[in-house]
This record gives sequence, structure tokens and C-alpha cells, in this order.
Amino acid sequence: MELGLSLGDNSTTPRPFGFLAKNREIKSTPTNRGLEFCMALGINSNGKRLLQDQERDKSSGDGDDESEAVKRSRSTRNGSSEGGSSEKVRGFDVNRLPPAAADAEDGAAVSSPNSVASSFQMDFCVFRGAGNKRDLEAAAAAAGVNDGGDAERASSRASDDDENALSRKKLRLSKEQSAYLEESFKEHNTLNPKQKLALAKQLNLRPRQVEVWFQNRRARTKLKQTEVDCEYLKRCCETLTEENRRLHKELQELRALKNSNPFYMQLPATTLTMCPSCERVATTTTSAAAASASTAINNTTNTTTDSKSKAANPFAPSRPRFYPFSQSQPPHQPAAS
DNA sequence: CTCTGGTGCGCTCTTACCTCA
DNA sequence: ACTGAGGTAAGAGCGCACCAG
Repeated sequence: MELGLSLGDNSTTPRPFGFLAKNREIKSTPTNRGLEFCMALGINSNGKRLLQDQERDKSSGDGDDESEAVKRSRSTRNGSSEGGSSEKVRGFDVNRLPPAAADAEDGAAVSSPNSVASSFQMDFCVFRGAGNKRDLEAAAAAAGVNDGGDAERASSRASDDDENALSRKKLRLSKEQSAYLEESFKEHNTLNPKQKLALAKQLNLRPRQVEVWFQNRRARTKLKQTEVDCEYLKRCCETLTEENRRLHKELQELRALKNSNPFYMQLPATTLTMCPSCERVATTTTSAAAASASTAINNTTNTTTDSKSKAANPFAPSRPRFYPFSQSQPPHQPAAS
């Protein structure tokens, strides 16, 4: 299995300041698909095709179970001012399937990936830790009171106090399920209700689980992008520091040159400063001649530091030099330094 | 046309659990 | 056997967009 990680656009350069973009703009669309962070998981695409076929086959009726469930969930949550435990208090639990949804997701509910009694529709019945403690516990639970597995146990937590201990039971997705979800995420990093339901059915998970997985996956993606952006900014900072150091050195050399050759600069006293952001030369001089000279300099420098080139690479190390002389030629270099 | 409440959905932060060294 | 760190599923709260009345 091969995991390919690519950030930024299709070129080799990372996309700078990706974190500045609004989140919604990063969404996968046909136009920006190439611009997004994507992870490629090297599993065969049979499953993907299967899912697409399934999605295509589902016309409209299938996805409504989940939306109905969500509607009920939302209405109960919004009904109570405190969103905290309203799902439990109001008698609707995200882990419990509503009667309508239970029909559509019966398999998912009964055959949780962590339940020994599960039987996957596809080949997702290979548990990561088959026979580990978790599965043994699930087996014990399944063999005990009910045959509903984790989902059922989780769903009944609202009515039973001692179920609190099981309320946050960790449901680890199997490798196959994760890989399949990863593949789907590569296709589209957000899901519409139909896709969510189809994926949930495909993987024998609850739609809520699929939703949460995509949410967490997007969060991980963003975190990764932020790390990359930080690295990029760090490099930019280093480049600018180096540039600053170089300019300081150059300035010292020019001062030394001026001191060693008093006839070198015959122009009136002129202070030329360059705006670091727009790289335009600002002149503070009392001489009109000097002003015109600096205007000429402006013209020459602006041709080399136009905004277009800056936009292309604002931190280009090969930044054009500025020579504060009437002629746009570099000054004489000292004979020996 | 504007306002308002409901709804759906995504994001972020946090928690709890699991795995592994 | 114990423990701490890292990974991750899931809960909770909030904001935004959309829509119907």
C-alpha cells in the first residue's frame, strides 16, 4: 500500500499562505481540484467504482432516511437551549437509529465493525485486531444481553446509568474501512447526504460515523496544510534575513567607497529610500536636479521591479539591485577590497 | 422586499479511548 | 504490569447559508 502526499498546486512549489484562504474556497470543485491538498492511497479502485455505481443506482429515495434522522436530531437539539446532552435527554441519540433509518441501516447498526457478530457486505470484515481485547469485550457484550453490538449498546445508554461507562467506547475503524474512506476523501472531501449514506452502507458504518470521519479528516488535512505553510513562511523569513544581511553589507561597502573617494559622488545631497513593500524610491531632497535624477532612477528601477514579477515571487532571492546614482549603472568597484 | 425562526452542515475545540514503545 | 505519548473516533458548541412563512 502506498501513501502519496501532495500539497499545493500541481507544480512543485507549495501553495503559499494556504491558510489565508477561506475554508470554503478550498472545497473540491472541478476548477480547483488540482489546488487542494490530496492524499493518494494506493489501493485498487474497484471499491471506488463500486461505490460510484451504488451512488448512481441510488436515485433519491435512499438518502432520505438519514436526512430524516438528522432532521429529528436537529429538531431535538435545537429545541433544548443547551445542546450538550440534549441528544440523550430528548430521547434521540445519534448512535440510535430512528425507526425509519433503522430499516435502511439495519446492517450497520447490527454489524458494527467492532462487533464479532458483524458480517460485512463487502470484504471489510477483516478486523484490524481480530481477537483483541475490544473484540472480546464486544463479543461478551453481544453474547450477553442483546445481539445489537456496539451500536445497540451505545444507543441504549440514554436509558441506563451504568451504560455511561460504555458511552465513549472507542470504535476503531478497520484498515479496509479507513482505506476506503481515504479513497472517497480523495474523490471529494465533503459528502452530500446520499454519498454519506452510500458510503455508510458500503462500509457497514453509521452515517454519523462516516460524517465524523470526514470531519476529522478535513481537520487533519488543514492541520497538515498549516504545518506546510509554517514551513514556507520560515523559509521566506530566512531568505529575507539573508537579503537584509546582504544589503547591510552592500551599504557598508558603498559608505567605505564614498569615504575613500571623495569626488565619487558629485550629486547634491540626496536621501534616497526605497519602500520595502512596493520597492519604489522615495526622494527627500532639496535640489530639483536631484529630484529629476531620482525620477529617472525611479523609471529605471520600476521597469525591473514591476508588480507582476513581485506577484510571481514576492520573495525572489534575485531581487533587482538599486543603484542610487544618476546613471543606472553600478558604481565603480574599488580597485581592491 | 425585509425579517425571523428553523434546519442543515462544516469547523473547531475538547474528551475519551486505544495502541504502542 | 505499568506508563506516557500519539493517534483518532466522537461529543459539543458555534457560525453560516439557505429557505419558508
